[in-house]
Amino acid sequence: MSNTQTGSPGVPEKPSLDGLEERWASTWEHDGTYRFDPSATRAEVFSIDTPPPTVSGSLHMGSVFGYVQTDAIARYRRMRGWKLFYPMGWDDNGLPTERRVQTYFGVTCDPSLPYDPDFALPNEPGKDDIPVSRPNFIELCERLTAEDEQAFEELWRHIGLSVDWQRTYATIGDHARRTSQRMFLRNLARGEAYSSEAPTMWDVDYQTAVAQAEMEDKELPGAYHRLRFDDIEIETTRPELVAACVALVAHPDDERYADRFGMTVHTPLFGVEVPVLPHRLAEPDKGTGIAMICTFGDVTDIIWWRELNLPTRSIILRNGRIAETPPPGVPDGEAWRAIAGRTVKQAQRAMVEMLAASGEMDGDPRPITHAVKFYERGDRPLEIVTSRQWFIRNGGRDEDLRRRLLERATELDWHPTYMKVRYDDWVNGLNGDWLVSRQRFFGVPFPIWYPLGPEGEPDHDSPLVPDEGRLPVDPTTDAPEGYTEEQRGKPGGFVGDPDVMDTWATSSVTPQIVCGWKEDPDLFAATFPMDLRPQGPEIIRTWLFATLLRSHLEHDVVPWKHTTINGWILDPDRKKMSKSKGNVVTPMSLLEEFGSDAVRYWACNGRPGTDTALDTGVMKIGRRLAIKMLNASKFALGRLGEEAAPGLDAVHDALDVALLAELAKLVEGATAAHEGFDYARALELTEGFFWSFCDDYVELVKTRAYGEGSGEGAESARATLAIALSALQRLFAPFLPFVAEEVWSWWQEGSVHTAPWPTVAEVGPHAGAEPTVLDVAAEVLGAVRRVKTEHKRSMRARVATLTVTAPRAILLDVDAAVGDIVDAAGVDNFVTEEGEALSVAVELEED
RNA sequence: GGGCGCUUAGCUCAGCUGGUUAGAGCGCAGCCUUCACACGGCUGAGGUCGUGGGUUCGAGUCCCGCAGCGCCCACCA
Repeated sequence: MSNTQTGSPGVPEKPSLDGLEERWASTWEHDGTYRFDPSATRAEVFSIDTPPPTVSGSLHMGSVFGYVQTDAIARYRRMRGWKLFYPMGWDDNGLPTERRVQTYFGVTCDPSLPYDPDFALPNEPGKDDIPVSRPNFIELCERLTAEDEQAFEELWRHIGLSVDWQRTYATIGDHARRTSQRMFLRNLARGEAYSSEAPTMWDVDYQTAVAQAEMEDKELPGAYHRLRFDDIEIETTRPELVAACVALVAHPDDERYADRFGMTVHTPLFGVEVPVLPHRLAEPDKGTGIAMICTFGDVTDIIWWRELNLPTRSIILRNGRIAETPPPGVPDGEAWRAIAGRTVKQAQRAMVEMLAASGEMDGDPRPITHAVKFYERGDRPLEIVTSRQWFIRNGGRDEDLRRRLLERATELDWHPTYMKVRYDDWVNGLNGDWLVSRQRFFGVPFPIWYPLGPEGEPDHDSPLVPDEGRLPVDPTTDAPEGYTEEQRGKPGGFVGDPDVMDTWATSSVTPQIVCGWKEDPDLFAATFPMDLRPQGPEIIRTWLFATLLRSHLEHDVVPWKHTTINGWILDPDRKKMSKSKGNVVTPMSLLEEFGSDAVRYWACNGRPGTDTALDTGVMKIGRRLAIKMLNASKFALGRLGEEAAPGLDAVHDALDVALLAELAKLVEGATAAHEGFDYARALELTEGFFWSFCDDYVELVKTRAYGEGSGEGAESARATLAIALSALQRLFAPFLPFVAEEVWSWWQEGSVHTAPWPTVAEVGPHAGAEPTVLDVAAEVLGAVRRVKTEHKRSMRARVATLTVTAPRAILLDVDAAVGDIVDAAGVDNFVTEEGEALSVAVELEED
């Protein structure tokens, strides 16, 4: 900085927060303040695995909250001397983007089409969607998301994230696709990934398989129907599945059915003979204690079907309708015709009518409310259909792997620690391997082809894989090695795997993407395993777990040292904050209203892991704090004069020593808090010190420091002010980076954000001093103020006589600061008396 | 059904390993045009720390039960 040309401190006449964001953001970018040093070694680096925000729509305050907290951590570490590796990604891969692109451009993805390098959108949107190949579709996705990503980056810069903006990535970009496919191929080669034809949860609207992590329960009204299978009555909420029934099951110890095990009964309406079987998962106190097993009504059905080796009678198609033709063994009679081709709901109605008419339903359906599984974005309950899918082993079916993944998580430092329970709960609750294939278009394709037999039938057991050097590939438009495009779909040729990976299958390799795994060995060695994974609590089961899993499988290591789990933003509408009159609270509007530092102050007040209300009141306080920084710095620096402030050697006065002792405690406390990732505590401590510094210390010494007098007293005060100010500006820098940089620039070289973090050693031998002089002086000053206020007098009113009564020890402290007290309080005649407790008598002069 | 977190002044929240009269800010009331700051300063009034027990010389702070709120997990016939 060269704003000190005149030799005097560059303190502006009227300091202001206006425009600080633009000015300093561009200076930081220009100077490369936050650029990663590629020559850094692992021991010097602090690397952060930043969550890539979803690029659809706009960022909301919840994101701002978490990212700012992480930035405060990053800034602290940088000042402590770490070389920060702090990249930023954009999650533009997945269903939300896919849907936006479809409607925005009026296209649909048809993976069977070849890539058209000359594809151009028509000028006028047509009536029907234009079918495009998957590579063309991805190009459109990238085109649309590029704009959003720019807007996101601007917002992040505006709020002062100290990210290295030369290191950004997109989860749909070549680099991320390559990394994701490479990792998958390695999982495949080691047998950790496999494909299998199996019943899986299926969304009938999106027509894709869904993983356990993407499901959520919804409470729905339903009804118990009591149905008769010969003389045995069962209860079911899904009478439409009677045609899919393959057995009845009761608990092995249930005496009511003990003599029926091994025998058969007939299904109502269809008369299909099904066995009665024992299984430990049947619960005697549910319904009549005996359940109908269908292929497939719920997850338990799958377990029973698998463990009891039952036949398959699937009746629900992928579009959510009942099949036209009945499954094997089910007669194509009147009952079947009544449900064939119907939706699940229609079929249920028809079944209930028929069952009531035939007398095979006992009584009316009894309405209940029960939890039903949904895809988290879906509108209708998930069905279970059988299809070929890709899986990655995650411990869901393997006790040993599960145990090792639980152990891995103990190698990670969780902040706060109790969040780890969510991980443990999740891993312990896994009921199957991770289903990673999706029957969608926009995403990372599986780098897999299948050879076709003489009849054109695909051989799923001998997939063709590309050389890693070819990645990324799209098997719907690229041909496997040894084949030509002409052989696609021909007998003896090949066919590409049509599916794409689950979005988490790519997100789970963010450490490998950013650290340059297999592409930049030096970078990888310097940054991986990473130091910090910050993220939200709701994605512990997805992002955190999946990332840990893949690092475990590939590198046999936990991917980070620490994880910080941020809290949740409480919607102010749910609280009774008045409904804003049509004003949508976007991050930018709040940033413009209060300033970035103020919004950051609010975010940094949220304790790690603690839910926090969106509270503009807190932002106001942050703004006030930032303004106070400007004014206090201006005051302290503006009077330091032409020459540089005196140094530590000049500090003699007891009051000054006391302040530095207090400062040492602050530095110690704030540093310890930061080390424990408790940025909020560090901020609280710093803020508390700062206000009493302004209100008491500065008031007490202003006459001595800047008055007519000079000499040792003045030197001591000026030295103390300079030392404290320098430390405070740095202590605030992680939280209020703009105003801190501004005030720092008035008198220091370089950026405050690369300045060394304050240390106790900076206050020298005063660190251990007793700070009581300051406390006593502040108390006496406060007492005088109280009297002036009570008498409705100005703070400038003179005090004719000030009498301080106190025990001897305290009087010594008073004496040590008497000059400052007299000046600050405006005292003409000062008297001390020895007494029991500290008391102050004030005699004001007449007006 | 299991688990985690929260419950402290009207509001938003601090209170670390238990220790003298429980803290901050906002809001509220009053005062001060003060020479860094009216986008301000000073002063003040507000709390039986959700509830019932227990441990202890002493509990907001530890233990047990209960309730309310929020979240996570669960094979939900």
